[in-house]
Amino acid sequence: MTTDPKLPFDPIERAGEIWSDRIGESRSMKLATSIMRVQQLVLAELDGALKPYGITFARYEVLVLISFSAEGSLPLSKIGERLMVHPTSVTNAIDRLEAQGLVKRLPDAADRRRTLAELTAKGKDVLEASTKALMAIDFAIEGLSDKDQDQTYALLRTLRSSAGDF
Amino acid sequence: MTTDPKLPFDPIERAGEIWSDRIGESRSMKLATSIMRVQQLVLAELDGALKPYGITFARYEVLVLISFSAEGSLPLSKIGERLMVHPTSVTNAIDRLEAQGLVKRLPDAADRRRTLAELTAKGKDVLEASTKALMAIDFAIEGLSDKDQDQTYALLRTLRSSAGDF
DNA sequence: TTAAAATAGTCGGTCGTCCTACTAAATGCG
DNA sequence: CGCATTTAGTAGGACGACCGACTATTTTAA
Repeated sequence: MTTDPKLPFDPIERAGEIWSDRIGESRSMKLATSIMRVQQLVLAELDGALKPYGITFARYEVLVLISFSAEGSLPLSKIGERLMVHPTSVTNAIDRLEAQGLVKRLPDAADRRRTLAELTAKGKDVLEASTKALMAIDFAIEGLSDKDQDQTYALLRTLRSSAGDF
Repeated sequence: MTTDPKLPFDPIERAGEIWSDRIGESRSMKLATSIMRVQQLVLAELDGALKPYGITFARYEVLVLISFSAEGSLPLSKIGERLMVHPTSVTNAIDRLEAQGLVKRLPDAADRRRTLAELTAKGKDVLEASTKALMAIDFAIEGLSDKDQDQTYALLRTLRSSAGDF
């Protein structure tokens, strides 16, 4: 006594499809749910690849950002700004990275409101190793051709742009 | 003494760009970070639109799914399967919806392992009102033409498909 | 038919995100 | 100059997602 046999079609086939024949013009909703699903898949892959190194993608991004800085350290506010996350998310990430011994907090003499984050030697090692791991994975995104990836990127960029994201 | 003036270009312009000139062929990483950023934007919009109704998009999806069911109720496992989330996420969502009086848990006589979730009258009201609210928002995704939305959807679908998501 | 395996749901814990509120410090302006 | 405003960071809490572990039930198979 399942529901499906009773209907000419299953109205709730799967996520990203549930709006189809129900809520009026839901093209944008279908796209929205698809975006969320893809994010879920991609993040799971990235986190999975980083798991052996004890970090998540969110924390990996922080490490990358710090390592790219000219002085070798960045104020937390800059990190939040560049990763476009809330200041408290940065505090959280740095807390964890510091507890892991991958990052060190330093006072900023020039502006005593600021705290700088700097990679430790261990942080640099983990960053290097995890970067290699990330490049080695067979990434779902690579199921798209380079051209399709570029096109998707361009479309998302347009979307972000029209949302005032730049 | 900022870092930027010292360099011919800023290597860490923004999220989605931080890989550009650093980590080898990072086309897929750029796309990955862009996907995650767009998800963040889209979800924030949806949650924002639903906030007046006291629910999140995650919980809204659960309401929709239940309302679409032929019997008016669904086992939690079906909900998780269709939304493609972990069983514990469903338990969590139903806990909250039940605490809000929008959903009711029922035992399933046919299979005593199962718990069915059913909308309350209040749940139906909230669903109706919040659906209207969602349709009324000026959605960032609509910054893309219908054609571009369809194209983006098709590309993401290909990606999901190659990730074995269907 | 009975023991093993699969399925359904929950609990406790981790993690990342956001929000509000608060302190300390720097900046701006009358 | 001194007070108001802005900026930087943190604390505490909400929320959603995941995982591992565990119980209860159903299904499978020996």
